[in-house]
Amino acid sequence: MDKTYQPSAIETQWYKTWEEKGYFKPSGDGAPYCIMIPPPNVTGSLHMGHGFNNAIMDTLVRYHRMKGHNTLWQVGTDHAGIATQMVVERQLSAQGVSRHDLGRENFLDKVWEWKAESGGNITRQLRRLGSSVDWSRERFTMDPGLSDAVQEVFVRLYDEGLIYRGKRLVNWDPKFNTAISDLEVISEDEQGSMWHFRYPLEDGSGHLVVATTRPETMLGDTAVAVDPEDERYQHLVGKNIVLPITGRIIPIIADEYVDKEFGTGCVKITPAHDFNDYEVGKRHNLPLINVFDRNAHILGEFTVLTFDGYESSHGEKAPESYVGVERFAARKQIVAEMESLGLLEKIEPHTLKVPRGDRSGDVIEPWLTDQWYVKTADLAKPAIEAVEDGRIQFVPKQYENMYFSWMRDIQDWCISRQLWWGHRIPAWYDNHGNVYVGRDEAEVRSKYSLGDDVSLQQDDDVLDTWFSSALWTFSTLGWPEQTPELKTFHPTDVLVTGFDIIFFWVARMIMMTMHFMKNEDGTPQIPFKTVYVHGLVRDSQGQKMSKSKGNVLDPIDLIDGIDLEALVAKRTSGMMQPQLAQKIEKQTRKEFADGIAAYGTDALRFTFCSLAATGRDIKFDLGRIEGYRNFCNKIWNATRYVLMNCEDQDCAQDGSDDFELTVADRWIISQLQETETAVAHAIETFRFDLASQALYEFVWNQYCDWYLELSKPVLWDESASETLKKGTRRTLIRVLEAILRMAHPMMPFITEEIWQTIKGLAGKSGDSIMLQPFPRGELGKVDAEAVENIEWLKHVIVGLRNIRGEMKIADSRKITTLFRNGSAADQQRLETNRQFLTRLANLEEATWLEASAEAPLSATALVGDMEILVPMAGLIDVAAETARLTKEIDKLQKDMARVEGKLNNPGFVDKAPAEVVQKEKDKLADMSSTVGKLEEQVAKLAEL
RNA sequence: AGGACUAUAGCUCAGUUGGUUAGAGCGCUACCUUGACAUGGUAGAGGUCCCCAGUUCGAAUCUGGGUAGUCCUACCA
Repeated sequence: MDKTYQPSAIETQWYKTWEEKGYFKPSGDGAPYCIMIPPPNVTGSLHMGHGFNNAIMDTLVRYHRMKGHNTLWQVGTDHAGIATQMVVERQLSAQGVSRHDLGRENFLDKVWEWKAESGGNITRQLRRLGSSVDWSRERFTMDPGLSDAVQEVFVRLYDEGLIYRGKRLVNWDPKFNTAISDLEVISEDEQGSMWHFRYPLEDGSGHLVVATTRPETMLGDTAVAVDPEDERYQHLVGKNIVLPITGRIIPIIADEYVDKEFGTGCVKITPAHDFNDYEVGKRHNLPLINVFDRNAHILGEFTVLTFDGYESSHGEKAPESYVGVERFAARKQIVAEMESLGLLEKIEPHTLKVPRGDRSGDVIEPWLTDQWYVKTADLAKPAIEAVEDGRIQFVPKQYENMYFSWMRDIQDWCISRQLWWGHRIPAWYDNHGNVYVGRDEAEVRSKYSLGDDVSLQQDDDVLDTWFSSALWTFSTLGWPEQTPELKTFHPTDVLVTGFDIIFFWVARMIMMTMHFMKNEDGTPQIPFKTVYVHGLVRDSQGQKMSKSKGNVLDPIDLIDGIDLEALVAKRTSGMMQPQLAQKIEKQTRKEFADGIAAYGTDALRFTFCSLAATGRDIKFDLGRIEGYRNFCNKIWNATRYVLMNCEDQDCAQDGSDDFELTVADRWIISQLQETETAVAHAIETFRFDLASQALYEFVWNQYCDWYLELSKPVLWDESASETLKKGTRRTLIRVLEAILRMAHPMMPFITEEIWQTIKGLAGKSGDSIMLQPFPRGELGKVDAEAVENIEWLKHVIVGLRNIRGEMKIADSRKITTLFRNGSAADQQRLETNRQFLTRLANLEEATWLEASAEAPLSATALVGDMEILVPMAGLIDVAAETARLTKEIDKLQKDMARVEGKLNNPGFVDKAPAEVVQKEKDKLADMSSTVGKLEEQVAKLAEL
């Protein structure tokens, strides 16, 4: 083995082997265990959030596979409607071609081509992360099977009255020309203006002043509203306004929606272009006047509708100079015209929330269109109950509140999108606008008894990508077919996801699954039993990672490393806002002056696990991953030591029992049991941070720091018996092998690599560590006596090291040690551990003194009552030793004062449990005796 | 505006049902290339557990109130 750990040399080859041998597939034996991957965008690439998410899922999956479960990690991708169509359209536009030039079919061919070209990216990255997904079952939301499921669900929901088509005000993205759902709209504070306009009264008796942030919508105003309680305006209610520019006569109405304290107390009402105004308009039966086309340019002729069946009438023309004008140009023009008419009262700066499309970044326009909706109220009810009664549990629990608050106030879900890339809506229209829903045109004709003379046309729109994602747990398992996989793996066990898609995905998945999947007794089947919600991965400053901030890290770059120039180039290329490039470059050069080292997948995954405390975001710090890369190196080098001492030697793995265990062997075996128990418990309770910590502590601070050192006096001692040496080799190799299995779910590659090297020595013969059983800690094997012994030994050694450190005695210099005043047990322990002690503390000799014996002037350490004396002859600086002891006495006295205070408090002695009181008493006695001994020693030093 | 979460060492974070002498890693200081490992070893420094009040014999931990930050939901033209 190389002297240092080189992750790049071992990782990819093992993944290939595992995959080729089919180890990722369900074994077919044992209790089923299933995790569904949150499908990433097929044409996208993985970011740190995916890395985090996958580290957790793979840890769970590998753990359960090793526990003998019939384990399936279902993998796949989604088609990401808007995002993907956007990319392809952008590529086309670079060649001066629009999708309309190509036509629907040709355009879709282009998208499929793009998918074929870029789709491998994601799957390649998943492999680099070591994710043990079953590739043979990979699914894509637009596969025929999944598309059938989507169609089936749509038709059934329609037939049950749970899907309907309607004209509504929707969030319209003028850039992509499609409706989007509420969730896809991001509203953030932006600086804008509040324009105050004078609206003249029809009777010429004056005017009202209305305030607006969106002057361009005034062309569609159909009323001015005031608070019914507002004395200033009460007398005007019922009168009319002459709307400037258009000349339209509109009423002044009273409505509680208006807040008389805000602005002027008068609100222009534009029911076709504002969600609140829409509601006001509905209450007062106002007309809806739509002034925009699909690109948010002013129409030549407005569409005028009524709330009564949305009957529309024609004839309302736009003022000529506005026809075809883009909305923000129209805004300027209106403000200018109002000003020239003397109707602009004032302009105030104003901060407002501007709704933008999360993909396009364009300002979203409330726009009146025909769309398809899922009626969610009935679907939400059982989905809420499933979480209320604990059939589905969120980890951490507080996310249940987030879920409830959204579900209990859920809005109908707009599922149609005016895109081409996606599942086309299975609805057909005749020439009279009647709608027919079915699996295909033939079915529609027979279902609705339509003759061949009726011409039918399919709806042009597609479904929201999340509509297909909502079916993910069962569609990927073959539904609507009743497949064996569906029967075996559904409901799935755990869903691992970020909180940001609880509404988008988790909630909708619960609703859809419970509606369509039923248990044998007809009760709804849940999609998963546990939802593990993890935090966001942020940069080292705690900032959200985003392309525009230029602070994104690619998990692959942490694995392979990247030099500074390449990182800068990566972060500043293809930017939406190129003006930020310079700033990003500067910041990147500062933070990553030496680029990023290659840390390897195992270190990355272990880092994610170590930071995965429940319910909090993680700040990703290079220091952490470096530390865990070093941890890998530690394991690597511990292995080299073990091999050096065990290779070609009898390690008692042939079933022989002619070996003997030292107290150190029995101690490390005890510690191993406890660690195995702790790691398994931590994984099962989703505390990956605790699992990684327990492992790290055991491997580094127990096995490497102590046990390997304790093995040396045995293995390197010419006079030690062969049976003891054999027992030590056996322990060395067996504990190492258990460590590897215990670490494997979190660090798959290094553990496999080493395991393959040492499995023979450890008496194992499997093909892969990933198919070996996860270690089961047996607390009954804990040898309390051995543990006490080694703890005693550690204390003695630490005491001696402390003296060496403070007295500046080089480790290489042998010292003589005297022991005094201990118990019989101490004496016994000294004999048991003499060999270990002599070597580890580099002692000349260790002698037991009679209690009454006079000791030479010494430096002292205490372990319990036992004194450890290091004679000073020429070694020790009296002043330094006095200072050292005084410091310790001070510290102890401070603690004693506190404990004494406690014990002198009658309240404590009377009310606290007896065992707690006794503990304090013992503590005080110990400290007091220690202080006594130390003071004695100080006095002795002072005599000189 | 409503709600959730967070606040512990210079930094990143643990701290399980109140019983602590408050821990880890990184960083820092000093020393050390000894035969697994300098991606290392040994020793050390470093904390008003955000603030205030309360409950309790006892609070980092529970309650109330504040402060700061993060996020979600709803938004007033």
